Amino acid sequence: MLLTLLKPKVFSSESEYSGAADADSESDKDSDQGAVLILDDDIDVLAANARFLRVSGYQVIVANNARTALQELQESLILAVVTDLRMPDMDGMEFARAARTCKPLVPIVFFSAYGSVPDVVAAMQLGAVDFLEKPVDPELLLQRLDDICSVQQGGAIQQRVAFDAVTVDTPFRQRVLAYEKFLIETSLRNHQGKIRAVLKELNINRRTLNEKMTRLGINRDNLS
Amino acid sequence: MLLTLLKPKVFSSESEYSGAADADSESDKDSDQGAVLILDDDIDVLAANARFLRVSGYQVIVANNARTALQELQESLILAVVTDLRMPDMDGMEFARAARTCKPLVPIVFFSAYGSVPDVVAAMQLGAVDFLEKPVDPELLLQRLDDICSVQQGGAIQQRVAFDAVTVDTPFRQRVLAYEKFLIETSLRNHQGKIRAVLKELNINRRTLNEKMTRLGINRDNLS
DNA sequence: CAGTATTCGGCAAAAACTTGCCCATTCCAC
DNA sequence: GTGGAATGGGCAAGTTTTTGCCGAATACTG
Repeated sequence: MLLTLLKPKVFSSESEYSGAADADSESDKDSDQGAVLILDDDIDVLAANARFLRVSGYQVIVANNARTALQELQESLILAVVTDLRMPDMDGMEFARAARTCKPLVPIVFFSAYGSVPDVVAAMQLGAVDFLEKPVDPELLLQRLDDICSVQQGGAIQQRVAFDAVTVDTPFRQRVLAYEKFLIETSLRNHQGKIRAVLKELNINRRTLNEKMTRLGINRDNLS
Repeated sequence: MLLTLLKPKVFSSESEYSGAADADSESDKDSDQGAVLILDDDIDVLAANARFLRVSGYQVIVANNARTALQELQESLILAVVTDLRMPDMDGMEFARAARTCKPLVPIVFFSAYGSVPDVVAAMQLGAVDFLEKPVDPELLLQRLDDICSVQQGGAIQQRVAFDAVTVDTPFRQRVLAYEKFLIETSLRNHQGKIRAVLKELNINRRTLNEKMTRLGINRDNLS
């Protein structure tokens, strides 16, 4: 099984946890595995990049303005977002902020012709995974996307996760619960509050999810 | 193993700290509250920045090479690290990588005169919290440090946590366990493998910690 | 080297969590 | 409306985890 092979050893011991039952595996980049969303106000660049990535095997969704992009982000399964920084109306940074609220974990790659250090810092602090200089070298972009996607498949190490967590003086248990809450809420958001989908994604018993949501005070409606 | 004399007492619990009526009272940022570690190969700049931060109320530890800095990081309670990027021998990036292995969460601020976009990206991907351009505006540095420290004390804010985690197709349970493992290992590292300190920091029952370590395959010795 | 502090782990009771069964609601498409 | 899918939650049995008690092993100190 592909995924099983790629999955990193989280547990060094041979306890029962490592022997989890993972089910399906599908092909790599394409099919219903999700698409890459490219956002650029320059339609020519947009088209060129999209074409290149498609040829390279990615399913690509394009948008030439932030609003459309946000909509796609909500509606489609997006593996990663590639966006220009400078854009009229809503720029890349604003877009990323908005994107974060509905998909806190989606990898965002910025590119810009005039990226200054503060720009890059700001973008990265917002959770960007990468920042490329324009004109974008298609090969480089492809490589970075491959990296991102392989990480998601589980090749992965050191993933950065942002969630409400207390830093100091918080008991272990509480931190773990905060993480659980974060995981569930994230999954809920990613699936528009569909319990069914969360169940599948997290591979968790329905009854258990229910209990946890009650205990953790998660309401599938009031999710930004 | 190392100079135990220099080791400051680490209070994992704020309440207990303030509860003790010891006369050793000093202002907020200094005393046992931890120090800021500045690393720069240019001794003049180093001294100037250190002086400024000290005047501003920080306890400052300086180092003009990575090796010394790493040692300080192990021995002293460091709230944040400020480091130059370009340095002979071991540069800021290498230093940060090394620092991450023993203190995965310590905030690192880079500064550099020639920071290019890829440099900044690399630094941020390594978990830097900020990247300033040289010459460093002392006021700006101070402000950023204040931000960092206030976040740490402030409790529940979007903290970025890096840990081994898989993104897709990993069951809920396994993710949570991975997080638990991460928490424990981090705490262990932060306290040089002292179970006692971990117990206190995580506010967890000794027996429970023991069980978890066994179950999760955590060995308090082989922690890089 | 004696004495104390620290850590480990067996055991078993207690507590907490998980999950299947079953039924009530709610939502949705016809 | 009607039927089926989706969701919520009570109950209780089944599991897992937590934790106190205790004694052993190891580390550290004077």
